[in-house]
Amino acid sequence: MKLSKREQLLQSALELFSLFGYSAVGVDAISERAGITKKTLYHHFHSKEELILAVLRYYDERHRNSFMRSVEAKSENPKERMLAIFDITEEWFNSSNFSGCLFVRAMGEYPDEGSSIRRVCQESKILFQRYIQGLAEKAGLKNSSELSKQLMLLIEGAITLAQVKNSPLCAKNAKKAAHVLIQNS
Amino acid sequence: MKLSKREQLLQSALELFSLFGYSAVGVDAISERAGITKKTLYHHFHSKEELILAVLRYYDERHRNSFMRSVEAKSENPKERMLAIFDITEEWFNSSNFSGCLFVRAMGEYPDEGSSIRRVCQESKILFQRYIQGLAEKAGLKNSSELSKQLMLLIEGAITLAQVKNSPLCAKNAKKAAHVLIQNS
DNA sequence: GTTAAAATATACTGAATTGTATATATCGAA
DNA sequence: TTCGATATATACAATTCAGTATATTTTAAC
Repeated sequence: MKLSKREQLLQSALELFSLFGYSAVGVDAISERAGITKKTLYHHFHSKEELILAVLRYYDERHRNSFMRSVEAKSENPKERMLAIFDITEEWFNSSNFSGCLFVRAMGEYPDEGSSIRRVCQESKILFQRYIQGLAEKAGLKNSSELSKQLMLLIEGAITLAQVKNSPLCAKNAKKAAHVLIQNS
Repeated sequence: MKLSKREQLLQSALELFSLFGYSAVGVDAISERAGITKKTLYHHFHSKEELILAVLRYYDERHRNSFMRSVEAKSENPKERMLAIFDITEEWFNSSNFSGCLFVRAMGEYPDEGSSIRRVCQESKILFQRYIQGLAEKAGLKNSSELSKQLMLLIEGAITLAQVKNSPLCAKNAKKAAHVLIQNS
């Protein structure tokens, strides 16, 4: 099935932003990569910022959903699923297109206090934390809120350090730490 | 004591990069803020990239040193110092000029594989991890290497989430998790 | 098949940005 | 005092980039 022009643009933009950063990539480069005229790009997205936002939303949905599906394919048990999160994280780190968290990178480039980019980024992190908390509740763990926030710390730290040190093994260490935290909760 | 021109430039650049990001800030803005001619700027730094590198090195030394001094002022005991790290981290989050990790943000904007920016960033993280590992060894903990890496995960995660969610309290959660990990090691 | 929307091709505007050029002034040290 | 390095003031060159303009063609629904 063929992608719509809009989706082709989103995908090309996603690839380029991921490779080079947001301000480093011009709209000309995006439209060229997509094989779509700049005029058409501006027909779908009224500004570069709007395009960036759309890319983040597009990526958020797809990535988080596929992530959760992968986790759920690993086990039926909620507690095991909590640990499986770190296995999937490691797979993500090992994928060729891993380049850190696209949301955090966007916020780093556009740190404006009330910016929409910040909101989208916050929203994505909140949704993921809720997912972990849901698993913790199903696992019958009492302080699910605190625990899920702590696991988030490990995951975010692993993302950063995997990017900086170029070492996907961070995920393994995070998993070990998570195991201890879960046992103690 | 008066700062050298070079240092004035570094400081102005640091403030602006921290507020707006790297590519969003032009050399004109930096020289203007420092009250120093652009020609003079280019006398001290041969390119913008060189300036960014110098800013990162300048910041790295000052920030990491002042951080460690603050930690050491909190306690004499190595194990207590390991926990004090998270208190100082929280103070950092609460400071008005906190805007995430400047190294990670730089790497996000200039993700080039072999770039000097990446090297400086890696170096800084490694030095900090060694500091934690040193404390863990002095505290007589056996698996100091693994533990220090796990504490790094918590710290980096806290930095990211404090920035994203605008909530310095992340540090408190990280400290609790750190406490559990230290106890279990 | 007609028609309106969507897409192309291509050129252009205006602003911003990195880095340089030139001519002049300040200032510390030999 | 003089000389060389550092700094200023200001203008300029060369690109790059976001976004627009115009005229033409394709597509898809009615």
